[in-house]
Amino acid sequence: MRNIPFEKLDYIAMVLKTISHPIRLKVIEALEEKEKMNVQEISKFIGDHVEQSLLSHHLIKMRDKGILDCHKDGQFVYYKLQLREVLSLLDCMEKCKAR
Amino acid sequence: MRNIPFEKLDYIAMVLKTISHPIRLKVIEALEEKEKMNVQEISKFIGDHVEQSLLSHHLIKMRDKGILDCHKDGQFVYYKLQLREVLSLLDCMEKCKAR
DNA sequence: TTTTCATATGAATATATGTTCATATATTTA
DNA sequence: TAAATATATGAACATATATTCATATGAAAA
Repeated sequence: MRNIPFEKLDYIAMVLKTISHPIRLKVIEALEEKEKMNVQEISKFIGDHVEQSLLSHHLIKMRDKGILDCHKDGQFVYYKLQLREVLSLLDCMEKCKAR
Repeated sequence: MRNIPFEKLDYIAMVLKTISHPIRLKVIEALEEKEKMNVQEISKFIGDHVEQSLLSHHLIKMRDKGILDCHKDGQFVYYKLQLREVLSLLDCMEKCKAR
């Protein structure tokens, strides 16, 4: 019996909601590969078919929600995973038989 | 290196999105406790402060997305977990230190 | 010191989502 | 057969989200 307190349920729901988008999941995959990546590297990783500003919006949302962290280095902005627990979510779901 | 195919990313995103709501997470908790529960039992479990039709909408959405399954027995409708993998998602997130 | 590059911002829009309400349907009980 | 119970449905609404576009900012290079 878990009985997860409501506050924690809210937090879990927020995290799940924040990452539940294919582009964002791909970003997480990218940052598992390589600890820090700048936006262009991420863009290249996910396949370069994603509009510059769209990727930016996604990254910033994930950063605002504490999933990612970033710092500027010269002209580049490097992102990294902040909430590394999301990787185990991927583990779970990857194994998932359904579909 | 995972390199999860795009189709699977879409599916994972869909599942995460479908459960990323505190009420829905609570429903999942309920159905871990007891394999089959009718709507009233679920309602009681999650605390009875949730509008009848609101809970119904949530249940049906989760059923439509393959997270839950249900069957009618007389006047009651019993729901159960269909995609049991969501429990391991809860495992992951419950341990999560952040917040 | 102008141009180019990397990234962010913000408005506009379309679409999706959560919630409430009133009502429908099916089943059981009186 | 009428009333009560369990659940679903669907419209209406408010809010959130994803996407695109045009533009801004700041750093580097020419």
